[in-house]
Amino acid sequence: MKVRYELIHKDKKTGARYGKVIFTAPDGTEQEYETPMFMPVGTQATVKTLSPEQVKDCGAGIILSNTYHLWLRPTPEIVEKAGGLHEFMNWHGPILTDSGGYQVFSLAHNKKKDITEEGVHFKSELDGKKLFLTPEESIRIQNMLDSDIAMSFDECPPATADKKYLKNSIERTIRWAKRGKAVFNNPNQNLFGIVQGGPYEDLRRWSAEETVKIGFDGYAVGGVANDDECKDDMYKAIEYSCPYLPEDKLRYLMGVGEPVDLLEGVKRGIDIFDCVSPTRLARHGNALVPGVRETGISGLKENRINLKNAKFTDDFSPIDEHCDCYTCKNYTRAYLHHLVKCDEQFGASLLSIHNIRFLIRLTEQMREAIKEDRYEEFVEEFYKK
RNA sequence: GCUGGAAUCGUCUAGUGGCAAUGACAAGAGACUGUAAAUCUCUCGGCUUCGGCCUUCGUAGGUUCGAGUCCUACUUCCAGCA
Repeated sequence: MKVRYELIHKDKKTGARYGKVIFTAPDGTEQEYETPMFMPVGTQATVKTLSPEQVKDCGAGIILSNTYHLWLRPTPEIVEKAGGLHEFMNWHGPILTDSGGYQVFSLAHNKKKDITEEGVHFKSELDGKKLFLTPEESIRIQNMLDSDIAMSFDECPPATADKKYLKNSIERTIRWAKRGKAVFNNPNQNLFGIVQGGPYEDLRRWSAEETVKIGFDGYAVGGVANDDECKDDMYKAIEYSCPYLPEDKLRYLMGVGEPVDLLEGVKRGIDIFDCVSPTRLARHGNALVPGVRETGISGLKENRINLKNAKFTDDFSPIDEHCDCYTCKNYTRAYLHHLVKCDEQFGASLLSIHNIRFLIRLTEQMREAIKEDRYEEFVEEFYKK
C-alpha cells in the first residue's frame, strides 16, 4: 500500500505533531491511522506470544518485522509464495520491515572488518553459514516480502563510535541508501531513508540533508537505541535531525522505546516509534505502569512492576486500575504472578497485551493533548506521577 | 531377627583425610530500547570494621596436627534373607 502523511495539527508550544498516515491499496481502498503512533515489533513475522487479533485489539496500526530474520528463515521466496508477508502472517494492517541495519550493529559490529563498502558479512546464527547482506539484497528481500514500508539498509553504529567513524559510516550509509533506492521496484511499497550521526549536530544535519536530497517516502532517525546510550544523546540526535526533515513526511524514531522516550520524541517532532521493550519486558515478567523512575546512568526511565516479585502473591488488584486493556479488565496481579512463576506462556501473552496497550494508550493521550495545545502540560503531568 | 547399603544447604545431588563443602532445581532480586533475549546477571548457613570470625554434612563418642570423609555405639531409612 502506498503511504502518505498529513500533518493536521502542531502543538503551539512544543511543535509536537498530530497527524494521519493514510495507506492506499492498489484497489483504491484506504486505511487511515493517527500519529503519534507506536508500532509493536514482530521480528519473525509474529508479535511474540500474540495473535494478530490480540495485537489489533491493543489498538495497533502498523507493525514491524525484520528483513534479516525472514531472509534466513523461512526465506523471502517462501513468503512471496505465501502471497506476501500480510497473507503469510495474517496481518492485514500495514507492515514496516527493518532492513537488517540493526543486525549490522547487534550481530556484525564487534568485527568491524565485516562491514565493507559492498555490504556486511554475517555468520548465520542458525547453522553458522556465511552470509553477505548488501543494500541491494536488503531491498530485493523487502520487495519480495511486500511489506508496506521498506527501510534503507544502513549501518547502525554503536553509541561509542567517535566522530571520525561516524562520518565515514554516514557517507557509506548515504551511498547504500542511493544503491537501495536504485533497485527498489515494488510499486505498492514505500521506501524510507535513515538519518544517522550520533549526538552531533553537524553530522545529524548533514546526514539528514543528504538523505532528504535522495528523496524518500518517509524518514527515520536511527542509531539512538544502542548500548548504554544516555537519554540526552538520544534527545540531541532527534533535535538535530528533525528540523531538516520535510514536514509532509512521516518521521520514525527507530527502536524507541520507553514511555519517557515517546514523550520526549514526540516533543521533538517524531511521529512513529517501534520497540521490542513491551513484549520483551512482558516475557520477563514486567508490566509497565504510569509514572517514571530515576536510574543512575541514563536518568528517568519507564516505570514498571516485576510480577515475579513475591509481594504480588496475594495482590488481587489489576496491574493498573485505570488501564483499559484486556489483561487489566480481567486478571489480577496475583494471577499474573502465578502464571509468571509457573512459566506459563499465557502470562507472557497477558503482559504483552498490557504493555503494548500501555504504550499505544499513551500515544492516544498524546494525540489528544497535541490537538488541544496542552502537550507540554501533559508531559509534565506524566512525570509527576 | 540376621546380612548388606544409605543418612550432606527447602528438594535432589557431588564429595574416600585439608571444605562453609559441587551441580541442578526451588527461592530472593536485578538488567533488558530498529529481538542471537520466554534470555542474561547477582544472591542463596550466620555475623562482619569485608581482613576475617562463628556454627555446620542423622546422634554421641573416638583416632588424627586436621574428619562430611576413618573407627565404635546408637537412631532412622532402603534392599536381600528369615
